[in-house]
Amino acid sequence: MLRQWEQQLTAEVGRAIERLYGLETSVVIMQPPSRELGDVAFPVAMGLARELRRNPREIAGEIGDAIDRPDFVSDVKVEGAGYLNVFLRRERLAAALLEDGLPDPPTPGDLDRVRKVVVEHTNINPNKAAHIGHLRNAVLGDILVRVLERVGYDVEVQNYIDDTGVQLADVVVGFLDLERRTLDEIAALPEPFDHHCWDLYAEVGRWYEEDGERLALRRRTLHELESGEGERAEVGRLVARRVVARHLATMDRLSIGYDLLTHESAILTLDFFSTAFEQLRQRGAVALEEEGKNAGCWVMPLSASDEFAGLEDPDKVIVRSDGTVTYVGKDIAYQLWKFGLLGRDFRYRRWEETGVWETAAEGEENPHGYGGADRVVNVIDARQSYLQKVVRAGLEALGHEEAAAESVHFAYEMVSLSRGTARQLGFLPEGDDDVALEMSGRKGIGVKADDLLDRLESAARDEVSQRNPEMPADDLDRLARQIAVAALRFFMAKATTTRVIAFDLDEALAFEGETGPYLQYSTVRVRNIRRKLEAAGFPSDVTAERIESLGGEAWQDDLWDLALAVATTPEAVARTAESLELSIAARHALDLAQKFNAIYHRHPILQEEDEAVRDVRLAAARLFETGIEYLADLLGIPLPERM
RNA sequence: GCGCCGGUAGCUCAACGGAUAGAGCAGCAGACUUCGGAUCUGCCGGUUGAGGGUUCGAAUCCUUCCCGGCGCGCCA
Repeated sequence: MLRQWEQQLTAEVGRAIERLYGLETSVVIMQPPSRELGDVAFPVAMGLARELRRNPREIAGEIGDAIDRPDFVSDVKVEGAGYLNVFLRRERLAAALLEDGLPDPPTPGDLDRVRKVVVEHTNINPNKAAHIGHLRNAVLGDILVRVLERVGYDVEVQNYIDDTGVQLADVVVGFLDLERRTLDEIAALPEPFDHHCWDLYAEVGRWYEEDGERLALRRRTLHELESGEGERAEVGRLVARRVVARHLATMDRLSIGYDLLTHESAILTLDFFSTAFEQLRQRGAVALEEEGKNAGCWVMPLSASDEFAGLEDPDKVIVRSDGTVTYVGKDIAYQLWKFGLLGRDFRYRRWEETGVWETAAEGEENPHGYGGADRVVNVIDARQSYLQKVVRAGLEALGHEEAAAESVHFAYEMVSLSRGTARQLGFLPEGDDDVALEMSGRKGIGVKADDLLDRLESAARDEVSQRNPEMPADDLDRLARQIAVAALRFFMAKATTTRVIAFDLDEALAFEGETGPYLQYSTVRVRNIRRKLEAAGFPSDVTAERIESLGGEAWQDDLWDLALAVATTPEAVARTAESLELSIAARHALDLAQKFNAIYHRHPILQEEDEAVRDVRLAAARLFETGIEYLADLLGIPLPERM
């Protein structure tokens, strides 16, 4: 509704300008800073002033007089330096929103061309517990998936498991050579298995440092992992299995799930790489280096592309001189498969314990049409931009220009630990080292995802039980979980993706201000009001007819401001999807909640005796509920009935 | 050296090229007979890193610098 109105007004203004001055102008539409000034603003007169050599306010006035005023407009005014401001019929928009709810967000312009989008996220090495950096990845990835689905794409979520990599090899070495455990003993280790691995991984790092000779064990293990044969490979499979199961459980606490787990081991076993490599070789995109420092390697020259200008070494090694394949090589093959361009497919099986489908060397043929994307979005931290560029260059070299163009790197910045938190957890010695501390799985520095969630839940439980001493334990637990999820998800979502987060425990555990629980609390308030109305025998809802009949005057500026903000929610979601800046949606939700909370104090409903006033206030509250539900669903934030 | 990201209130961060640069936290002062104080109201706090340019209009675009983070492996 609002969108149509805005489009109609924009067209009217454009036509008026053409009639008056014979000029074709692109008409920019925006929102005035406050409702007193209007609901929709056109700053077009300022631009015309120079061309027409006239006062912008005069021009704006002429345009205002010249436009055909649609019936949803209540007034048109010139404000400020020459803004043409339009006031809408408040009761009309409010009634429409009450009647129909919020519309779907406008669909993206490329939806005819791009239907299926594969989103890859989480991608945690299966050798240790997930930490908060991984949580940023998974939460952003999950919200991205929800947003893309909401605007109309067909989205498939993949979680890549590097089960043949160095990191896993190191933990295998830790179990077999450092702790000297047998396969059965490892299998019998109690949960949380991934937490045990967390410490072991750090320990192995130190153990290598004590004696460099021990690195030979890593090489040997890595080799066995890649070949898939021998005791080390078997231990590797067990460890990866158990750790991934734990990661899935951790993510499940946040309602984050996956359509498909893709295993690197399957990529190796099923010759994905050699297939891709053969294509690269035939296109002349890779060449065997005869001399120089890359002698004996197959390299992909990158010097042709401007993107790589200025590199010290404009070539990327794809196959090492010992014949093993680098990460990029495998990733090019995987990316080709995602687009359905490889000419090969995985086999698939369902992992019964978790219910998730995964790739495998043996199993069913593609049961759900996995892969074959029109666009691929890889949620990977910004440090890997260069690698992602190389993957794109690989697709280009194979002549897949469109796939290269549709290969999107969703780059977010890393999470470090704030000074205070690093010191609090004993990672920073006393002193005024005033830099935030980078997390390091290798050194065991970081905050485990589970530990953070536990702390959040326990803090939430304390808070809730204090307020609701009579609440049964089951309800208490469920609520604490919901609050913890909201706190964490909002914390990750509100930050601009291109900013480094200095994670601070106290800040994350705070439930006041710009937080997920704040959103929940404001929603609970509306729901309480409705419950109380019902208990008092009043209707807990208002009809659109009633609101329309009360007229626009009934909507005071602050009530109306909230209603208008709710009405712009679908556009905010569309902007979120288009820009891939997820904080837009999070901040819009916050904006709604802040507006509602302010109104809550100024405009009581239950005690209000004037029925008309009460109904408008109730309508505003209902609209807020509509808007916050719309956004909470996208952010994955549960909205409890009480808290 | 080259590339990417950041520099805005004491701290953490917002602001589609537009109106008086806004929030949260911290600090201070308050909120009736309270739809639940996880809230709200007010105060304090700014040369938007610096200079030049483009524009009717710049935190935002261009440019030259300065500072910080991260990349530029036969690691992933």
